Amino acid sequence: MPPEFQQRVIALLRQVPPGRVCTYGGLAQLAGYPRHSRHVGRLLSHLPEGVTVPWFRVVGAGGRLSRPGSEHADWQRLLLEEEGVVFRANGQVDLRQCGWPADAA
DNA sequence: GGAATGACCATGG
DNA sequence: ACCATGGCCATTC
Repeated sequence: MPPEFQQRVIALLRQVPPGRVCTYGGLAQLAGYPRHSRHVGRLLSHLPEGVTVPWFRVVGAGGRLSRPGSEHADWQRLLLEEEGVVFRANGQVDLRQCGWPADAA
């Protein structure tokens, strides 16, 4: 992967306003690397030290949380709710309302 | 070089 | 709606 990829993703992530979330695939696509959703996930899981990014604003397709049950999922949900992200009854994010970019759904 | 892995996604049963 | 399968692409063993 070109180092560009990571920078792009991180840059995009920093541009996501509070109260909004984006998807792995969407993020990858915006970064200019469609079908690299897994790499976004991998990148976030191995975040370099020193870089502070709102990783919790990234969710799976359809607003699903990745790896539910794990610590980071709970933590993520709390953080998002605190920012005003609306969770549906099933525990998924309402992308139509909180998705970013607005048309990502 | 080949097999296994991953904070994924879409489709089919 | 849930589970299983296939596809995806780079990294790691």
